[in-house]
Amino acid sequence: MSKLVQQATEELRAAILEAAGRAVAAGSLPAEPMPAFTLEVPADRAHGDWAANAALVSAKAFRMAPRKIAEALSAQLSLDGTCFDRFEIAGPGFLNFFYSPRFYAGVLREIRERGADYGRSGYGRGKRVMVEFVSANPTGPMHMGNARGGALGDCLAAVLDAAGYDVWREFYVNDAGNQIEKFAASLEARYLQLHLGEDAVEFPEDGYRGDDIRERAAEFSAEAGARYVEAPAEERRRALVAFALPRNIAKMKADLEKYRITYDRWFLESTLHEDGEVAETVQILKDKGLTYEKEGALWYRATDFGAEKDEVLVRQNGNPTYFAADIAYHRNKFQRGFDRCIDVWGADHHGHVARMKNAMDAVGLDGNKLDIVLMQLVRLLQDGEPVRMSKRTGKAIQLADLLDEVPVDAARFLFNMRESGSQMDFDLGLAVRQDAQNPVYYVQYAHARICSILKALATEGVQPRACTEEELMLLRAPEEMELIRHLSAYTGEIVGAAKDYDPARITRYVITLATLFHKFYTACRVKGEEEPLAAARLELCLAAATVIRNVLTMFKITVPESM
RNA sequence: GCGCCAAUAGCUCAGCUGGAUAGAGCAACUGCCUUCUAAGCAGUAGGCCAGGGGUUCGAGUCCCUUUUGGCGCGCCA
Repeated sequence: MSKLVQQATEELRAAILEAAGRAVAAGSLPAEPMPAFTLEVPADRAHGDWAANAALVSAKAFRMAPRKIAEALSAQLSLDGTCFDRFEIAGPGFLNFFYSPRFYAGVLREIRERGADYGRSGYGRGKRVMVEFVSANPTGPMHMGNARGGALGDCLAAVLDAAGYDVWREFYVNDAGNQIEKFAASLEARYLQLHLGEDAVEFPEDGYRGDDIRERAAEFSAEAGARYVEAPAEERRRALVAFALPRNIAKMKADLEKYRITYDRWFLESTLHEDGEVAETVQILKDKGLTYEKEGALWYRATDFGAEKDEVLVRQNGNPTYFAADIAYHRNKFQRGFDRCIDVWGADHHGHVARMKNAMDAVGLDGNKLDIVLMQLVRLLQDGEPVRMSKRTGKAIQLADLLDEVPVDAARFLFNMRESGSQMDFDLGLAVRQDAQNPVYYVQYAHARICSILKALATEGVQPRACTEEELMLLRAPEEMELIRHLSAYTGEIVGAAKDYDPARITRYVITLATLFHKFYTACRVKGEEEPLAAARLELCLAAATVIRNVLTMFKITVPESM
């Protein structure tokens, strides 16, 4: 919460507890401790700015009707020196509190003073948090699911940063293991087909059939010619992978940068194998007696931790599984000193969540410090028809295609409107539209309108100035007060979004902010009003612009001054 | 079969740790620009919160159950 809102709620809580104490002393309430009560923002404006359910939750302990308790409290309640100027008893026994005009003025002053920092807080106490997201397989291009995961992960990281965490963004590159073998075999087949003819070489059953594989093979061929046709398969595959993998990774970096996502680190899975961390991790589990051999493979006793079945760590062929490498990777993360690690995964990996957390406990770390944000996969629609996304069919719409068609502002905003757990349809036809349908324009338009007011006033020689508290207290219109109240909630919204790992909340917050500004704009004029009121309204406009700008900047969306 | 996630207006979705009369945007209909950008605002209409039980002062929210969707249950990642 903003300092002011936090102060306000603390004052309220203290005032209610003091009143309870006095009521006990006066004999109007029994000498029982008051149960924990909550302060909440009522849905209905008429119910005040904050409501306390103290009387309701105390009914049982006090053996009194809630309404009676509320009356006993209200007789002793003093709001002197708080941000509130009145309260009332309502409904079944709620205590409803109303902000004083001084509070509204204080909000605007706080925004003016903190500017670009308004909304940021120390909630996270500087704890180090890693957000690992996208982490797409480097065997092919990124798809629509990565577009959602990218917006979600990047904006989640931004929200955590604003909430006072020390945030690290990481991309885990699966440049080892089975899928790289498949990648190699697919490239090899395409390469040989180029030189020996399509029919002469059979394509692997489970190979990657995307056009990108053909392109990479052709690029390789252009550089290396037919030199590898006769080479040993092992050598040929190694050369193909060494050629194609870095290019794929570079392409992913470029696409993500276009999407305005950059990482603190691209972590290569292969390094875990090369420096022995995977082997070391397997050894730890062995030493703890959590493994056994069966049918030539090494198994991990996941059932000891409540899992349905055990898992293979090392295959019959001696290669560690993805699971073994992933345990090593997460162990590596925690050893780098992160207080908390957040993984953004597609919901199809949900079966892996409990396994992974338990495995952390198994290797002697705290699985509770690992949080997985599951994201429902995006269903892509084209003219109402589902489009199958698959690397194997090669017919998927890729992230790069999306970014060619849809403005980055719109993509980042749209993919961040729904909470991660909800399924999402993305209609390509709709996404490509750049009109009023798109909420990002609605928000940007609010900002552009404010800039327009500033320009119009500047031509008359009027500049914004810092208003006094008395001047700001002239803002008494409902539209003005609604807007200010919403501005005051921004810091708390960020903390809430950080707690819930739900950056979409902030997207919705800023849409509401734009709505409230547009309402204010329609109801109240700035230009042409008497000096003190015009100045106060101008300060309100600046405050709204500041918060819109802070949100959009945080989410890496452009903030136009005119549209 | 077992498990995870979901089900709220015609459509897409909000509804924060249980709170007061369930909200918004599209779509439909009606109004509002000689005055700071109409990419806007105001209004009308639209609901058995999937069904049924339970918990309590109070349930869209928590528990059980049924139904319907999405996904998972590989020596794939």
